[in-house]
Amino acid sequence: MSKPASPRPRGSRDLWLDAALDLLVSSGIDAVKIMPLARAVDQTRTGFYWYFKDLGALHDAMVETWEARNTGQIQARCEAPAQTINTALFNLMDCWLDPALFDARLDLAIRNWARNDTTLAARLDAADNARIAAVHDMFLHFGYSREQADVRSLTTIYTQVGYISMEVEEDPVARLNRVPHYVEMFSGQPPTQAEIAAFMARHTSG
Amino acid sequence: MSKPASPRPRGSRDLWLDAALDLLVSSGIDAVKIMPLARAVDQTRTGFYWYFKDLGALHDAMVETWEARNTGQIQARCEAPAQTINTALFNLMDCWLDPALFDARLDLAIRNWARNDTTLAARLDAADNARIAAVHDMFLHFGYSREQADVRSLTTIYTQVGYISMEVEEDPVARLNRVPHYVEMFSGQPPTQAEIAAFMARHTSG
DNA sequence: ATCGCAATTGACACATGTGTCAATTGTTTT
DNA sequence: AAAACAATTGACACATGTGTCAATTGCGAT
Repeated sequence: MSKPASPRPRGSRDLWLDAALDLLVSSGIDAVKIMPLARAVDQTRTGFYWYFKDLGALHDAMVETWEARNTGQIQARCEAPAQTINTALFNLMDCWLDPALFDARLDLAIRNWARNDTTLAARLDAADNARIAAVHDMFLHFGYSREQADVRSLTTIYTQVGYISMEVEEDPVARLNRVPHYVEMFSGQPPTQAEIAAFMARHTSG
Repeated sequence: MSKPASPRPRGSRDLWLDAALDLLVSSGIDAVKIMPLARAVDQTRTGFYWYFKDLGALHDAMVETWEARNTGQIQARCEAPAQTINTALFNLMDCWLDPALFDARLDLAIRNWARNDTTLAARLDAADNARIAAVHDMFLHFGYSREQADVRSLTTIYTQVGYISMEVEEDPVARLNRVPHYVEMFSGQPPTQAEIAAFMARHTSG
């Protein structure tokens, strides 16, 4: 009967940072405050200041995590080898379905945060433009006119952002089955059975 | 030299409510607090409590204003008489272009707010479903299969929400000129010159 | 002019949040 | 085991926010 209850395990930078990201995703940036965070990680409030200069430093670290995690995935998917526009679009749709490729909830939280933070808004805007450009280039590569590539890349990205923003909850199977139809809308051409089969195979194993 | 500066004009319920909605749109619900609001309307903080029981009462009034302002417009546009699917879609696109028909910024602010307010989330979800259903019925009415109506109505709404959510700033003329292409994507059929002309005429007068 | 109600006000009590600092506790390294 | 460094702590000073209340002010009807 020497050490009764909780000797309060040591903290760490990541302990605070991970909790902050969780809180950002679940409740928005205004909920990311030091006192509630301290409660969540069971640490003393002032211990925070050993790992971060102040709240601003935590915010910076959060944005860096987001960039490291989400940036580049869409570009990478757009540049994956493909024989046809539909195959290329199916590659891109992978991001939409696989949380490991793209953290949609974090992306939405960052988007909301950026609404009242001009610096972050600029960073997000750059990311959005990069995404649109990547999809745009994809359409150009498969022979679409500039005008067609414009409207098709924008619709593809807007649809994705709208889907995330509405926080749609639908049956995963229904959702998966709808993907070929989305692809047909985006490209204007029906995908072949072989293209559909290859996509479906990626998302039904495991 | 009797009355020097500002005799501070009388307040009113709407004075507070309008300022609150402005603040919601520009800075999110977490910025809607009584003290900053009092500064904005140049009134004493405690005067607020004459018009509203507390902050919650103000929030309720804000949501009611949103519902009164935005609800029904999309449905109304979807039910407007039309001979073809493209004409019907052009009618719907009016909302997208005319701030008097649909307050996109308020809609986005409400959407973000709903992310940490379950009651509001339920109300918004009902509104979203009503919008999707209205567009869905429109496609069915023009002979699309259920499956096609599903994916086309969802894409139409997601695109709109994504556009709003990304707070796109583009040249109004470029934007207007892109609308026929969006319509073509949503319906899968190119609009006729007459259909395009009728739409353009609505948005170039005045 | 004065009575009565509508509207406003400052003082009060309280809650939650930030950030600094000197003192202390834990953990290594020598 | 002692010195050196890493990590944690509570007390302090301050800022911003909520909501109540008893007084007071302003204004319109009689």
